Amino acid sequence: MNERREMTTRERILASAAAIIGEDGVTARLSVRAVAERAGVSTGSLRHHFPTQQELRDEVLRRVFDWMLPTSNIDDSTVPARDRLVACLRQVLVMTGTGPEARESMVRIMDSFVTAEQNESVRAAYLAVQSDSQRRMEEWLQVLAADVDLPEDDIPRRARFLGTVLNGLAMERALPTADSLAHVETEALFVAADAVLNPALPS
Amino acid sequence: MNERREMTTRERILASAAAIIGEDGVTARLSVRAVAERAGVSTGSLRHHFPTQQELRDEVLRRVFDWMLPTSNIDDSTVPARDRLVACLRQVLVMTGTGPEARESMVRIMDSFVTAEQNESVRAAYLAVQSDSQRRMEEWLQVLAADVDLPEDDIPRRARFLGTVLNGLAMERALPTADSLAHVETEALFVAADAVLNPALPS
DNA sequence: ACCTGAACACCGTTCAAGT
DNA sequence: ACCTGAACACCGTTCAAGT
Repeated sequence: MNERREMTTRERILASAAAIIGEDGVTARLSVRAVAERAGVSTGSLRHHFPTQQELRDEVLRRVFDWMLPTSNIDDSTVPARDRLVACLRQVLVMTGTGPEARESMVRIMDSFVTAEQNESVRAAYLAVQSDSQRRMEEWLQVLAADVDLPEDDIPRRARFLGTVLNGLAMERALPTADSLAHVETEALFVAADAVLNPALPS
Repeated sequence: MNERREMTTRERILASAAAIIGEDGVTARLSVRAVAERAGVSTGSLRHHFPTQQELRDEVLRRVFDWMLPTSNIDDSTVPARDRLVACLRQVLVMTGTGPEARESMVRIMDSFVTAEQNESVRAAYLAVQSDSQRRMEEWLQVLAADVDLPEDDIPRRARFLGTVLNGLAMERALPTADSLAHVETEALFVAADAVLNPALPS
């Protein structure tokens, strides 16, 4: 709505792209001509603001993620445990960014820990990060255990699993994506949260 | 090699498509005209055998995967469903290898899909691989649904989640590791399998 | 600097026409 | 049934030209 007045051309283009996604759903094609026509600008002008179509997609995606940013409070027992956990996990993912930023994050991780010579110091560096995030997730589960009645001694295993899921999602943020990444990611986080918060999960 | 003689048109088309992938790598574009020209047939003839380009890509990919992955016995109902699923997931992981081999796999994926210029063809190539493995996992869950009573319409979501977990595990194979990666990995696979095979998993 | 719109080189699909 | 090739409706990108 009101994509034409009192906005810069750039914003009008972004608003139109977002509107198309909003209407046609996540499978929207987001073609140059469709976006340009809707924004009331020429294809050339669109290209001037977004040199490639990918850059337009990245920016739209970045805003969508920013828009659904969480204010996570693990202690707030007025919201369901799974929602609190998902919010916390999402905040971890915020650090990896989206689009080009996510790819840079991943390349940096690769350079530091995979391509680099596998000596004791890089190993130690990675394990420090790893065990820190592991500890943090265990703390979250500990807090939630009050509401959900988790078996205490299974918390490390469940936290470890969450770490694996987050690694998978970070990787998928760097890889090429169907435009439905935000949706897919949210679903994965909820499936993981439900799995991990299920008291009856077999061991 | 010998794509022109003693083969049906259909096989010649598939061979040409496979040859293009073999030469240009998985990011090859596989356009109608390129495949048709190489196979020595018209675009119309190609369409006659493969009504859509997607069907051609799917068939080529299916053969490639079948060739490099023996199917484990998902049908063997004498073993528990979760064990069968874990066995299948493990077979996917076999492809990424371990140790230096796993690091090379990951670097190759990064080069092809993350570091590479993000254009339509690398995106399409990744999505083709992605959707093929997605389809494969949906098939597994479909088979297991007979024993575990899964809600049919939730299978895609669950399969997608398994994909994310496998991505996370593949990444962890490349990263430095604490001690028994095998142990941690097995636990993650079972948690994922139990989550996904739980009929009561909230949606 | 910002914008236009034609032009270019692609793409997948359709279809009347041949054998 | 199998095959041809032109035609159609797209796509993303480039660029000389305007303001």
